[in-house]
Amino acid sequence: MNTTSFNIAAVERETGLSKDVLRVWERRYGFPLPDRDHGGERQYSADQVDRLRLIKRLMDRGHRPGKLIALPPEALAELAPRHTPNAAPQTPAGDSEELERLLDLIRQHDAAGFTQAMQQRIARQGLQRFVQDTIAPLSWQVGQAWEAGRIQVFEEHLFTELSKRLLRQSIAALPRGQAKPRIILTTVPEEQHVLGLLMAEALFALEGAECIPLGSQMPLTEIARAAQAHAAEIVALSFSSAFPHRQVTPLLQQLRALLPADIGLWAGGAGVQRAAAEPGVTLLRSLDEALQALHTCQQRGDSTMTAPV
Amino acid sequence: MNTTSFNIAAVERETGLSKDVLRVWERRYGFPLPDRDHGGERQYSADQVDRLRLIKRLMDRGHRPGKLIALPPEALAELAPRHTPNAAPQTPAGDSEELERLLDLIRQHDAAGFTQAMQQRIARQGLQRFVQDTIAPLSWQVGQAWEAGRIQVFEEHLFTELSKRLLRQSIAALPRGQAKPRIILTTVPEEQHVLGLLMAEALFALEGAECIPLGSQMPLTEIARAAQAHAAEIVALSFSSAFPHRQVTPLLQQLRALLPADIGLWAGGAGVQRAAAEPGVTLLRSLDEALQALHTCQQRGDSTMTAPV
DNA sequence: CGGCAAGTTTGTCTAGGACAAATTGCCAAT
DNA sequence: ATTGGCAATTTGTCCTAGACAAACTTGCCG
Repeated sequence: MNTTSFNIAAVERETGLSKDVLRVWERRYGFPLPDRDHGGERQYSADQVDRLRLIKRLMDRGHRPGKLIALPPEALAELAPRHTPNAAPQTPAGDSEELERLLDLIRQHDAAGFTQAMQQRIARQGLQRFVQDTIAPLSWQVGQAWEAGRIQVFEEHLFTELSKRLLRQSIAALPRGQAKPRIILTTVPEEQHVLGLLMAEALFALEGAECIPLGSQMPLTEIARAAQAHAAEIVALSFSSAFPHRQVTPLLQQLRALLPADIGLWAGGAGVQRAAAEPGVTLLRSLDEALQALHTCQQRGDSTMTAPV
Repeated sequence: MNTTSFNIAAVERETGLSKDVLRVWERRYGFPLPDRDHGGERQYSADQVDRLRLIKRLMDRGHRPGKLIALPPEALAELAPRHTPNAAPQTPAGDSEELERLLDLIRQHDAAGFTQAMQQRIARQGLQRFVQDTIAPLSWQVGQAWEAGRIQVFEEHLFTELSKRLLRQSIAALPRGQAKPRIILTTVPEEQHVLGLLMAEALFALEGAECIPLGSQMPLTEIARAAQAHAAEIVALSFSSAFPHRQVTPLLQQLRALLPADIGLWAGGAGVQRAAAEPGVTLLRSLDEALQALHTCQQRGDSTMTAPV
């Protein structure tokens, strides 16, 4: 087919594994062992990149690199449906077959059909149930399929992009919330996944909260500035499962230190499932918890609540 | 105010300057010279981070780090309105005052007012002129203001997010294009700016092309797979001015090598202004050129055209 | 079976050296 | 006075190899 090779920066781009990690793995585990070009620089093969991508997928799922690398290549594919730590698979009524049909549309690359089918579901279910019973389980299934290698990366991108458009459209159609609290929604740098944030925004907006969407990848200092400039009561962040979980806690601590004490800090998404509770930070481990936190906040008229465990 | 300090990873996040660059600058220029913590690790002050952010801004504008670092801090602020290499400032009719009023709404953090005023302009101008005469010059002005430090980063994020929503809404309202060509729109990893891509998508969709939006940050190998799976005739990429321009050419060459020869590769955005022409890659240095390329492609029924200079 | 201590795994940081690509400066020729 | 080409400088990225702390496992004891 194609015998292009990748330099270390390209591999970092393709797999999400940092250059430091690639070099230290080579030193420790002897894999990957790339060729060297004339100047002594690493040249990775497409095979190595594929295997690294798979390993990264499984690591996001909770596996450890030392074990994975020791495993023979064939065994890797088998590992996919491993323990699902605590993320409840979400059980919508009995229409998991219809969700499967929606996924099939994505697998057939039928963007128009998918969008149309989803729009029908919005009309039928209403926005809240659409978010909780359609988008959430669907994106969970896509994540599963992706980790198992049963779906291509670009198919996942198509699903995400189309779903984001549907959600944004629905949010735009809502009357603009004027009620409290005022919530800033964004993600930290390195975190580009925004679908979870949009789900939260839809739910919050439905409850009348004033949502200020600031896009993704905001430097922490800018988040703090934005919170003060907009006189927000809450800063809501989202972390995906692909986000390096080691960084979540220090990031939240650092942002907490930058924010005035009377501004609440909420963090949700698959990336905080494994995170430990901290003072001043409300962890939202599910959309239900997010709604619950909002209600509590609205009733108290007070944003500096602690996590409801 | 706040005496938080930043480790080298945090500075990379906040400024976009890589760890390697931060270390080599310290060695070469003696700036920044951060404190060290107990373990000997760099701890940057907020002042240093601010100065680095400013330097990065000016570098994206074409200045060179060696000169900038030598300059006294006060002189830096003066440099902003430097030569504007070749990006024509775009001269919409005489309504630059009204554009200024729109920007003021952003500066006052009035999201609702901004969205409403923009929606009026869409209704008044129609989508094509809205893209070319409103969004394009506005985002150019925002970029200018950002580089000059006359606008906060979070204000720029708000503008971008609201504009993206408006564009996506307008695109969704268009009849779905069934005509040729079929165009995949995306960005490479590290490039998260998507507004330019949406502008192009709006224009292409208006001409009846079938646009397949795949979101941002697609690994190159996935772009190639997507192009084949969707039987696309064109792959359109966008590069912002913040994208490291050294990487643009090798990236385009690598993707060109991964793509079948009969699939056209178009690259646009401020990031390609300084790029050199290459065989097999069509550089779109303006929205007009993009439209022109589309027309040529539609007339020929052939996508493998070379750049019209 | 729970909890704590010791051991292992893992990512990120450090230092300074090297090199190639991009840019600039200089000089000659049109 | 501008253009072309060559040399010098600037600049980002890659290299090796060592170190350490946080996170995770394991094993032991109650």
